[in-house]
Amino acid sequence: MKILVIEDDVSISELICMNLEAAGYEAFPLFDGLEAERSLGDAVCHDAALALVDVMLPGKDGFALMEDLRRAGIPVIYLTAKDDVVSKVHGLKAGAEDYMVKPFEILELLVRIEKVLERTGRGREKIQVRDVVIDLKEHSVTKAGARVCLKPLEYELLVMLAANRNMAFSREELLRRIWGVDYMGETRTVDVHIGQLRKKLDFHEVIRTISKTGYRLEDWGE
Amino acid sequence: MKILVIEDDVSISELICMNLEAAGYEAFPLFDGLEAERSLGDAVCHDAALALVDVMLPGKDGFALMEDLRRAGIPVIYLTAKDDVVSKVHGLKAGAEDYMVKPFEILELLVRIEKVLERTGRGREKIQVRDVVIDLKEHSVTKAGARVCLKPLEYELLVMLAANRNMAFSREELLRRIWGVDYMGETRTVDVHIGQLRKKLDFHEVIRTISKTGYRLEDWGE
DNA sequence: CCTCTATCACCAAAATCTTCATCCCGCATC
DNA sequence: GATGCGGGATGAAGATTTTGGTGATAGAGG
Repeated sequence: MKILVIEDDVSISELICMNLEAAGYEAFPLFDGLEAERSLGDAVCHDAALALVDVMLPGKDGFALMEDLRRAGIPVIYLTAKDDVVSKVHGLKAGAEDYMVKPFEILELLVRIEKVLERTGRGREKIQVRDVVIDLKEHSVTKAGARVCLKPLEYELLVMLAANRNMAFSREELLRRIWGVDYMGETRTVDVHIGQLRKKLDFHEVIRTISKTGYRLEDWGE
Repeated sequence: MKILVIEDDVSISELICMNLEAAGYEAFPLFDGLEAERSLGDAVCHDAALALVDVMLPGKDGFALMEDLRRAGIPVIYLTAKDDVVSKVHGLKAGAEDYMVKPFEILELLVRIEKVLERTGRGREKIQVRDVVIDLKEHSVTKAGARVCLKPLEYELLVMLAANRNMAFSREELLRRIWGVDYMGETRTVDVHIGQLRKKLDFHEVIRTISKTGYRLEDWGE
């Protein structure tokens, strides 16, 4: 899964690329508009799944690049320091999929990337953990080939944990990211759904509880 | 990991820089707004991970600098003597990541810095001491590649000591920072958990006892 | 109105924490 | 060199907190 990072600021570019790679993508940095324009013809760039584009670019600015990217069929997320509505509207009107204002949270960027990839049908279609396969397109889960019936929240929870395997989540974090930022309820609710997941998928060992903290889906001993 | 310190009061600036460096960051002091504005163009400043900015600055005030810092993609923590709500709201609205009122405790500043770096994806996600690796995202600890199972308090304690290596902590300090400010209990309790850490990680030599005082995690001879 | 889902309350079970008693070490004194 | 002392280390038991499982209830959606 290739992602173009069209950003002239080397340190920001590196920061993004590093994080993209950590998240399992292949990052492809380009540092100015003209270079990007030329590279889009190459096979290496042409099959990119997404482009992160700085609006302020030397050579050819981000908005001008839109045309080329559209022709290549690559969806765009703009990165910019301008948070004024004018740029935002301009960008989205021009066909960008999303818009992020610097300095941004990397996790938020990753989430938005996932969303865009999903929306444009380029997302990872399947996530596998042990003998469990999550098909994001079909919205279905199978264990050892057999269909497992998960309720909506259970499914969300599983995807969240499986997409960030080995990463620890606090109950609050899970509530915030699955239930919504302003959810006001017991954190113990998470326990119940974790319990369901463990039972349905036989993940008693796979989803590890971190006492006083939260949960983590482990995938070492595969 | 570079941190800009934009603060006109030389003694405060030095105090902060000294502590940042002791904590393993590279501190970069700047003493007025215009100097900061100019320097942001330089490569040295441009790849900073964070900026600590005094609101009251000669040349160009902290709020005005926000725009430049944002363009550079550098997150900001404001330092200020004003604790009035107006400034605080103004600052956070302008996009600051956090806000500290002088006089502040250095340790608190360090904690907040860690948080911001973490949040914006610039944080070190791993801390290494000898053959022990602490992965903050995974909330896991490995020694020579093998997983070590730590209880919550042990983990907290280890992170605290490892993040501030070579720094001595009194038992009271540790109780306050890990157990909570209002903890009422024996200071000897700390001993027990230190003991567990030493045993589990074979840190008998690494975590040194400072008689009549407390403990320190040493890591000189690496 | 019925069905399915999410949430919460409750208790048992597990894990974790604190305290205490004891042991050990280094040091100063005799 | 023996003895007493201040501090620190260690092990274990009891206290406390946290988690897991289940069923009742509320609420959404058809």
